[in-house]
Amino acid sequence: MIRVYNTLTRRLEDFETREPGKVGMYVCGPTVQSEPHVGHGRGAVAFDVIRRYLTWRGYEVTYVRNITDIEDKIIAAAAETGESTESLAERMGARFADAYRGLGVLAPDHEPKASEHIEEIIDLTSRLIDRGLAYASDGDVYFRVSALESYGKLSGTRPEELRAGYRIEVGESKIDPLDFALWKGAKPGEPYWESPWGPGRPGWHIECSAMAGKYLGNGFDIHGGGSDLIFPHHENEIAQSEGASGEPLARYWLHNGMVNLGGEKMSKSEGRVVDLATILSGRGGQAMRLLFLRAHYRSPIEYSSELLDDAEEALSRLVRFRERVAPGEPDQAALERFREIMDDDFSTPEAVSLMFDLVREGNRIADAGGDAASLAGAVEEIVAVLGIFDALPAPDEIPDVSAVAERFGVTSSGAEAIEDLIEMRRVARAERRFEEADAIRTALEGAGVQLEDGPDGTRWVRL
RNA sequence: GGCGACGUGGCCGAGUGGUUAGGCGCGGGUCUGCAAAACCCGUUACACCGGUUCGAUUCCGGUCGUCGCCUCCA
Repeated sequence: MIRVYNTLTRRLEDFETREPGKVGMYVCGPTVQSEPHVGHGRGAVAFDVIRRYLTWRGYEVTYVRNITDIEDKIIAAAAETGESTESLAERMGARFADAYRGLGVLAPDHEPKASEHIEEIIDLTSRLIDRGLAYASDGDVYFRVSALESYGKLSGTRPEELRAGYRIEVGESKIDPLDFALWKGAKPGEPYWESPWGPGRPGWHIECSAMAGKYLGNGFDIHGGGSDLIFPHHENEIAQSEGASGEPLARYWLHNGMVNLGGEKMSKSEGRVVDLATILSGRGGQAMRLLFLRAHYRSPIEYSSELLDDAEEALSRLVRFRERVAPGEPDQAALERFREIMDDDFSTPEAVSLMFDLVREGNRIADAGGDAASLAGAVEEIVAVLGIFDALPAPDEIPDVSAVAERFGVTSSGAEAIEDLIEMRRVARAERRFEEADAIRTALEGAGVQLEDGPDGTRWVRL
């Protein structure tokens, strides 16, 4: 039995799906206003692993991740660069797609865009007005928070407490400061769609309610997102969807922890971000993905270049083991253990721990000349569920060894020069001229090439 | 101020009422001509103060500290 932590109840609960064997999953995707950063990657990887695991457990998973491509922030950002909101959203959407691919995040089954669901949004808004849960005012439409008794159930906030100190934006025509916009009337120069309330655009939260409803219906299984979305975004989503349908929106609410930089949340608005593109192009996505997986998805994690170095070293152990031992039929006891671990709220840190236990045991057996194929098989299966090697590998630039080649009179260049130097060293060793052999090796190390002598000859790796 | 999370060994980071997390780093060893890789051993901790208990890092209470949400945010 899978157990998941549900933000709604703040407890671990048995995972029972709406329909046997099927999982409907909606994860809040990004507002495509600026470059994706490490925090976006963390969330995407967290839910990607959950999806992969549920699939591995035999569920038929329908995975929906939206793109919010029309929103105040996008309008503001587009105004700054002088491009249209469509152009900016498309450009940033592509950047997100690249980042997800680099991290090995599988494509969702549906990736709906807010701008392509205006009709559904208008329908939902109309329904809320009909039910007395929303009102039009001056070209805007607001959700009437006071009309929904259950408001606050996800975030554990009480409306009367929220009202104190709440601020109303200039130009808003709310009745209650807690009311939030379902539809915003367009100001001059802003992009708009026609609606029963005049030209305008959707509010921030409504698109998720509309699209989740369209692709997954009521009471689907998992709704995910970053913990910073619990309030107000998810609270408002619940208000909209449940207000309109009278049924629960989702059964389990899962939230990933934030990524910290220097102890504090990585945040665009604070200017404290590390762009994913920089990391992916420079160091690949595999170590980054492993770094995410080493902590539980709900815990906050720290990001730093040093921690990524650390993860790269760990990754290297794994890579070497996979190169060393060919996988066979997976060890069933190991997979059973993996299942127990992941059933417990997707405890990837323990899964990673198990994986390295298997690597060590496999190496031990291989050192002794035994057959570690079943352990390698288990590692392979775990690695696939964790998706580590679906992420981009580190770029394999060939270190520049021209100075070393010149010193030892090798005329070739690039990888060939390294091979020639290795051959030169092999001859020297065979003739027991160890000083010369070691000189070649030391020189190569200085150029970033590590030599490893094995039973099948010498291989090299980047330092 | 309200709500919530958390304080673990040099660093990151799991977990448990009494018995080895794991990774990285560091020290020693095996192997090797010497290295590297791999393996073995060591570095062995749970913020502080009370309480419950035969026994608490693990449960309860308090103190201190850190962080998140309450405004856009994965």
